[in-house]
Amino acid sequence: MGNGPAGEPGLIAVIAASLRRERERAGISLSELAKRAGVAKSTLSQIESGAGNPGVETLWALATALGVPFSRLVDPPRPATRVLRAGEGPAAHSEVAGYTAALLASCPPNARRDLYRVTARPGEPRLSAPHAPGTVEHVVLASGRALAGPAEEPVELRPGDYVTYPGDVPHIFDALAPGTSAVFVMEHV
Amino acid sequence: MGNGPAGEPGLIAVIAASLRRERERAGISLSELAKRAGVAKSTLSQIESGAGNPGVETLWALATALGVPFSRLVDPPRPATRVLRAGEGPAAHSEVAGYTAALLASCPPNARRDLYRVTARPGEPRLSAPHAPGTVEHVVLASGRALAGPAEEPVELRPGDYVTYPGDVPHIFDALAPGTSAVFVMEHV
DNA sequence: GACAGTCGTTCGGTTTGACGAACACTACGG
DNA sequence: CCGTAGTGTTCGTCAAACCGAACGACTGTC
Repeated sequence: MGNGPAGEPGLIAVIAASLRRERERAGISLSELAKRAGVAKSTLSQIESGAGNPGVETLWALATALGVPFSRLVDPPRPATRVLRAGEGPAAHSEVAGYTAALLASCPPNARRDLYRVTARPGEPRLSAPHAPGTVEHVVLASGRALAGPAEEPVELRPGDYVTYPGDVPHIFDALAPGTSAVFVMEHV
Repeated sequence: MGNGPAGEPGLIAVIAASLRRERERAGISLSELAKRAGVAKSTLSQIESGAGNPGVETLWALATALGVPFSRLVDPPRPATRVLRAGEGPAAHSEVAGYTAALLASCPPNARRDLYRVTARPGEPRLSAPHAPGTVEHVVLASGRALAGPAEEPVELRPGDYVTYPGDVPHIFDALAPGTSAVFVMEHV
């Protein structure tokens, strides 16, 4: 097991810690959580003490009973402050005829979302092919005017407008005014 | 098991489908994936056929061997198109002396992030108390000028600028010009 | 056509996770 | 002082996850 990067803190230990932390944050007892999740409290006790390799259904039951997503139990995050000026675009700079997409925050290993800043000139509608199923896109128009959304039924946006739509269908972003810019959030959840 | 909403498609079935889909998307055979992940191919075969309740370590090994996050295997999302006009603010409308925060996309059960649109007037710096550990905030300035980031070392933003910082420390958003607006992404990952 | 290679599935055996019951411990009342 | 209700722990049993090996099907090569 463990073909991940060296120096792993141990998957089971992480789950154990996360589980206990989330449970205490929810303010419920071990017995109570066990009852709500429908698992034996002995099982829960062992998991929280870092023993063994629980089954997914067990963990799933615990996660949903706690009201937290699955991933919350398996990976603890550690971010830092980062600034990106309007001109800069460190990675995945996509430029196609007046259309610029700068990747602001790529998927930090286990968070399935990308954050883009997009600027576009009018007259060059950008049609994107469908992404993988389960992808969601969010758009907030910062300035200008644009037509965005599913190619079948796009929506006209004005500054401050917001639209979200499934990313697994063809979708469009068409600037209607000069100086159009938007913020994209693309979730692969 | 299954205290979730009625009409579940079955957790195991979801995992089975996701696993097979991801594997085929990666273009590798069952045997190959089994070897890479260090699990018996018989085990993998059974999991993909929807039998039983695999252990987390097994699934983790498979997920990392596939290069996908854990959550990608357990929850298939199903979104819809939604529009929110600049004036509207359907929920969690926070208004404090010229500071307006409209919740655009709240955490859809299993995605740990909130999407806000924020407008602010100068002279009313907004200081936020630390959130839960593991929280990250992203800010993209849409218009105006603002001072944002950790209270200890805020950053001056101009339109299009982007900054991200940990949300578990005190942080600030101070508009420096009239008509300042920004897009907030707050992750609880 | 026989062989080697790969595919994915199925079959016993060992390991181990999940369960229920009993356990020690603490706190609150009668 | 003892009963009751709560906490989280440990023990013994049973079911099942995981493994290795053997299997049939299918492909290409000499």
